Amino acid sequence: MIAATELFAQHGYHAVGMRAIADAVGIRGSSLYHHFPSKTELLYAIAHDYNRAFIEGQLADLSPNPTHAARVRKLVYDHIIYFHEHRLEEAVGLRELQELRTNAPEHYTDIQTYRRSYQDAFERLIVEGRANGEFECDDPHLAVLAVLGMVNSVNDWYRDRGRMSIVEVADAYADITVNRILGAR
Amino acid sequence: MIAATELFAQHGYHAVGMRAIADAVGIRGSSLYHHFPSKTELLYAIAHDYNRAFIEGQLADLSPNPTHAARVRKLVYDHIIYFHEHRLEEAVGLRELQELRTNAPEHYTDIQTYRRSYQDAFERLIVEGRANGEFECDDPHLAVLAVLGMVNSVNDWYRDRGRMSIVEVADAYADITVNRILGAR
DNA sequence: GTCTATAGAGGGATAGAC
DNA sequence: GTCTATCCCTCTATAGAC
Repeated sequence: MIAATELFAQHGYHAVGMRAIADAVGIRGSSLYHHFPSKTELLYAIAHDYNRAFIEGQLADLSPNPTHAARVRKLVYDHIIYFHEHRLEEAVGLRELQELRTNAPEHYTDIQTYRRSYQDAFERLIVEGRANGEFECDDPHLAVLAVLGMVNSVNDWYRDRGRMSIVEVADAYADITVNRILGAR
Repeated sequence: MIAATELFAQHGYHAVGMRAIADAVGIRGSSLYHHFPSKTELLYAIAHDYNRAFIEGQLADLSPNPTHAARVRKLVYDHIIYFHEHRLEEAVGLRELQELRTNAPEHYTDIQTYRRSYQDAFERLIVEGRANGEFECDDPHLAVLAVLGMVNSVNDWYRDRGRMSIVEVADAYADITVNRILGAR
């Protein structure tokens, strides 16, 4: 499954055949069907496991962080670090969702439910922080979408040999989110 | 080429065969090779034309806008509107770049040059605006990446039947960019 | 500019032996 | 759990007639 993730991430789902995946693990193509009933189910296994692990991690107890600003900061920071560490799974789990939508709608909605629960939790945090006066922000729903678009795009441009470390990027984006977009006082 | 754009956008480059494209225009698969030497070149034609048109439009004379804040605002606003109006081309021109990178590196760098020139022009605008005291922003380079990630993601979630019109979204995002992320005074 | 016909490779998936 | 063998289909691309 790790081999398939790498190949899908690099070349795209449709560009990679079952034989190529099998070659990467040193078995024959037909042997793969002992582990996964179809290529679509293999994709689903990758996308599901990844999204589940990420979102359950992110939605774990945030209460150790005293303020809503600290909670949002941690969410954004961890989000960027996790996405970086799991670049390949993320590339597959996000980019190939359209494939599941077409060929396995029930699996698609399953994964969308995870992602939606994350977005909703994030939005509640902003709504509450605004209510208690921590944030100053016109539209929490739009703010969440703006922040998620921003953090999700890091993997598209970040390179390990660049000017900043991923930790510096995560810190800076957490700053922008809390102090700028959410207008923390 | 319009038919191919639609199909690529909907199903992905590799999921669409030359026969499917030909069917959509009412000819035979082989006849397509009279217009394009290969499937890769067809993809390149779509991606190139789209990126060129978008970026040349965006980099056109911004001087009618008196301040740097007004120029950035117009850039973000027009970006979102254009992306929305050309959703399909954008989905192909952005998502299938990896395909060109693998199978036609010279075409890939060609398109990256366009995109890079846009990003650089955007960054210069922020650097100048910061120098003349309009903006207050720690890291212009990171700010551009944050803004582009934010605006590029609108097509992923925006739906015509949603709460806001695309014009309202473009306005709100231009606000967030100029007043929040760039800290316009 | 479109057609028919076809080459040559590779796609996903199954049957049944070991 | 992996193998060989194989089915049937689709893929990109070319040749050459009209």
